[in-house]
Amino acid sequence: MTDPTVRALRLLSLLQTHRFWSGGKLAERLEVSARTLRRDVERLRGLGYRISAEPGAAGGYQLQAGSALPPLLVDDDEAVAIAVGLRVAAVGGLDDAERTSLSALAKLEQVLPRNLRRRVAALQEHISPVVWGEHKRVSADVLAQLALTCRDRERVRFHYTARSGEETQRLVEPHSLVAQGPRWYLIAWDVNREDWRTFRIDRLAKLHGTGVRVQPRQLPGENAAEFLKADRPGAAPQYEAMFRLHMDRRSFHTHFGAWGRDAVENAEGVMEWRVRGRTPQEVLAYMFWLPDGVEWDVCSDDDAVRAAASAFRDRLAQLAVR
Amino acid sequence: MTDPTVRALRLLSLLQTHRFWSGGKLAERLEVSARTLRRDVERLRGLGYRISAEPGAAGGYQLQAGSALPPLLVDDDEAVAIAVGLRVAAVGGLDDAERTSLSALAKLEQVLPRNLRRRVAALQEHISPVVWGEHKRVSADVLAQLALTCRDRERVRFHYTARSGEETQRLVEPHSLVAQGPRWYLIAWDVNREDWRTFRIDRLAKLHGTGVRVQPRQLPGENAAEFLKADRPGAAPQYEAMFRLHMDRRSFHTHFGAWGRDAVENAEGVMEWRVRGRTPQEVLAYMFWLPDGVEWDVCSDDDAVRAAASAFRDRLAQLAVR
DNA sequence: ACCAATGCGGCCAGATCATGTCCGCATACC
DNA sequence: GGTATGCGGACATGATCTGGCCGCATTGGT
Repeated sequence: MTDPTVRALRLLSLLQTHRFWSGGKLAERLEVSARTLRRDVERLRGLGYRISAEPGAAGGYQLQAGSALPPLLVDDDEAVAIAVGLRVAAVGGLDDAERTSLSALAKLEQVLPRNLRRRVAALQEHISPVVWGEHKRVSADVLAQLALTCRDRERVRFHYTARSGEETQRLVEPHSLVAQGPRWYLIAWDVNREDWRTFRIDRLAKLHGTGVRVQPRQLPGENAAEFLKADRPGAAPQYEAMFRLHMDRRSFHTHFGAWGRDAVENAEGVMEWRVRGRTPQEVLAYMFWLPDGVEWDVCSDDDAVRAAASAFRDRLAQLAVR
Repeated sequence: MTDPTVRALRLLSLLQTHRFWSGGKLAERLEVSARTLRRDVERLRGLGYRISAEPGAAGGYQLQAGSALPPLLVDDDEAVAIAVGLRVAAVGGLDDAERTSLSALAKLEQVLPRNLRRRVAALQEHISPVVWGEHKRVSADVLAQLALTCRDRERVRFHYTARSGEETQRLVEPHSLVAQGPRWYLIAWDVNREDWRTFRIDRLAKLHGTGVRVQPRQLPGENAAEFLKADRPGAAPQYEAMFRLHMDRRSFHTHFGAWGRDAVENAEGVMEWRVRGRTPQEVLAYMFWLPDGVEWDVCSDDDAVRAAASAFRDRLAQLAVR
């Protein structure tokens, strides 16, 4: 432990895993004298990390929240947990979080050792049914891989099945990923066709990078989301329904928190809550999260939602003791 | 940029955000000569990070997946995304992931600047209804805070509402957090009562740390999970139901992936799938994720599940056009 | 075949930094 | 008051870091 650089990292790591350390302990761990340790702490402070210290018998050093984030030193298990969380966020449709989740994921996956990557993939499969739906599932693997190639402007090859069912092989320069409702799209420059194309990611197979990196290209139009909107109008249909709950405003908000902020109290003790979803089923799924013992009903203008509802009702009517 | 330590961190950061860099660019960014840059790269390699390099006109440096994880250098947005993902995983009940999610979260929250913490809290509220249910929601804030105090053996105070409704004030030394079915428990040494106690986290209020750190205590028994099991037998009731789907084995597995691995094909083209959940509602919620256009029915031995089903059916029968 | 761009690493001289030791001081808890 | 802790000045020694130079190897394009 003779290199100051190594020590700086180790020190940060130690301060991240146990909040309090005495100088003596730290010096021992780092195999340096107490004086040198103080100098190391001083250096980290100079770098912007807020390390507080307390004198006295119960004293010690502590890494505090500062204005800048220190490098995160995580162990294997934690890295797996982070990767899984990010993949759920990216695929599960967490609104705005999607894009940044992907960029963080790209960073992590780039350096994730192979065995950890396997664990992530295994865990990923246990995750919530939120990722299901009518549409084909988007593979988080593919998404993570594409995020990397977009970032690095690396050409990729894949097979693509067009809406017509025709299957073609493509060689493209990825530009960006956009989530549109339940679907993910890749916007890329198609090398053979010499034009911009959008690809639905669930239609794409046998993806692999070519290792060839290219100069970034200028996408026509404002940004990727705008481009997609122009290219695929109406790609994100929305379904909605209205729930009417017999509960007072306070208990409603206690139960639903920020989720229910759109609800209005239409009469004393009756909350009206308009919910939206990507599929009729998803809209109706809200009913499973209503509190027990509360009177409610649901209504909708939308034929698709009502058709789904009556289908569910018929099925439930047949529920039998096994 | 004259300090080698700073440069090492910056270099890692640069290599994490763009996969490829030429030596010249890097040297320019770090404001050192190309020779020094090579030495820096050499040093990082000596530290165990695998940095590959390619000579030639299209050459450059690249950080690869190695056996060890480099320190993660994330920007603000990414940190927020990570924190949100981890909180969802911890609260949403991702089985084994819970404990490690919490430990990673503790690391991150410890150093998360205040403004970012606000963003995390705001986003957290938009997250999936999975966290709802019959039980009171567990606050991810409280959970994260407790994870920190457990790790650091910091005494905390809180108000606790016993099952009887009696409210007491407690001063405890947190030992560990355990997820039991839908609930989270804190296992701690109660300072005033001089004994070990378990607390349901959703019954706990006005939590704040005292800043006092104490020596770790030895928990009687194997580990925290064992202790809880002895202290609160039968804390995790399970509900179950059986879905019968008219689909062939292949399309079933295509649709459900690893989730459906327990299903068996009881006759040609009929899959039987036993699902479990923490509440009757959660069990039934599976029906919303069944593929469109497939015949199915559901059955259950459990009175609670069947009561919930018929309640839903009645409600759906009343669905009206608004 | 040639050229340009890139990475690699040896060598050197001078400047800089890091280290351990010793010291006195301040602070907090018992 | 005693003890454990953190703070930082001074100093001498030795290690290191840096920039500049060199020739070499590899790669890709002209």
